[in-house]
Amino acid sequence: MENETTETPPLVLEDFIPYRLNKAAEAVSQRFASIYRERYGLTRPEWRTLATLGQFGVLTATAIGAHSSMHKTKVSRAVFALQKRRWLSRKRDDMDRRIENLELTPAGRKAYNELAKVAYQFETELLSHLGKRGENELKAGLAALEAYFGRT
Amino acid sequence: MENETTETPPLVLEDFIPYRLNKAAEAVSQRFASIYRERYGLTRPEWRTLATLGQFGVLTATAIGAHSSMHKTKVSRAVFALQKRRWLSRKRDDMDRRIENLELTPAGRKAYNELAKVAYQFETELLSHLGKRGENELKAGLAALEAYFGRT
DNA sequence: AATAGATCGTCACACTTGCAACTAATATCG
DNA sequence: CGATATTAGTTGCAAGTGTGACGATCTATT
Repeated sequence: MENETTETPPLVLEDFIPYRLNKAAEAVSQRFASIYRERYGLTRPEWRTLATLGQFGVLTATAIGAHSSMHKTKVSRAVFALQKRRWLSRKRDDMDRRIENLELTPAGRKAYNELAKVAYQFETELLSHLGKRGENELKAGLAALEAYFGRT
Repeated sequence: MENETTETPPLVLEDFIPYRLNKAAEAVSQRFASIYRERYGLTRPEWRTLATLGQFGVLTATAIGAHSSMHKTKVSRAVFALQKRRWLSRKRDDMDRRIENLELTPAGRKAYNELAKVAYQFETELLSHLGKRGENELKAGLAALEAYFGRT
């Protein structure tokens, strides 16, 4: 049985997955961003750069961008800002002198350690409100998306 | 048993929910945005405004912003752009002359109907790659997040 | 060894965004 | 009624962003 008319059904945004995904991500991001913004005056690209370096140790700007999906100019500016703060040191590579090896300074690592702890707390708090069931579903749903994008 | 050192464990970004949520949302958004950008030259705020009006019929700019979590200046500019395209008409409210009642023109509705159809196809295609299981988990996970944010 | 092509990071530029201030209109309260 | 506060929507400005071009360096081809 077909509909009488062939009108396109209106799109219901509250049910539309890309829209829901975005709203949820933005809501989470903003709450978390307000923490490192208020506490350290960090921007989002700066936090991401700090976190990526904190996790991996020594990286090039390109590698940071690749891992965290940031445009290279964004990384470049974040690196500059973190260097100005003396949280990060750059060192030309001897083998390939186009490359800069980036690394957190002790001060940078200290800030990173603090923020990493705060990040864990934030995540734990967030997940605790979803219930064990909701948490598992969210993680599984994200994993499914990641698996798809990973092979695309 | 405690760890020997009390070092904060480094944050593993690939496991960090806010980060994963953001990357997934951005990946989905960019793919979808490239469709309406290439096909109509629409920006993201313009598409959101079009979609919200398409779904609800007549709305004020403030209502659009509230529903789609957009800053009022963003809405204001998107409305202006859509009006310039003759996809949208504004009409001062007689009861409250601060308010503008916004509505899609026939041309705007036509574009909306086309885009709504494309949006459904996009969503269907996306979900088909997650498997029925992944789809359900994703939806349930989002619902859990929405329930939490809804009551916050 | 020389040329062409790719890669790394930066910069100038135009565009987008959010904040604060603004105008116009309505609502609230003494 | 009148003063003040609030709301709707726009705009100026400063900050953030991506694009494209660039110099410097490395790689590949001959």
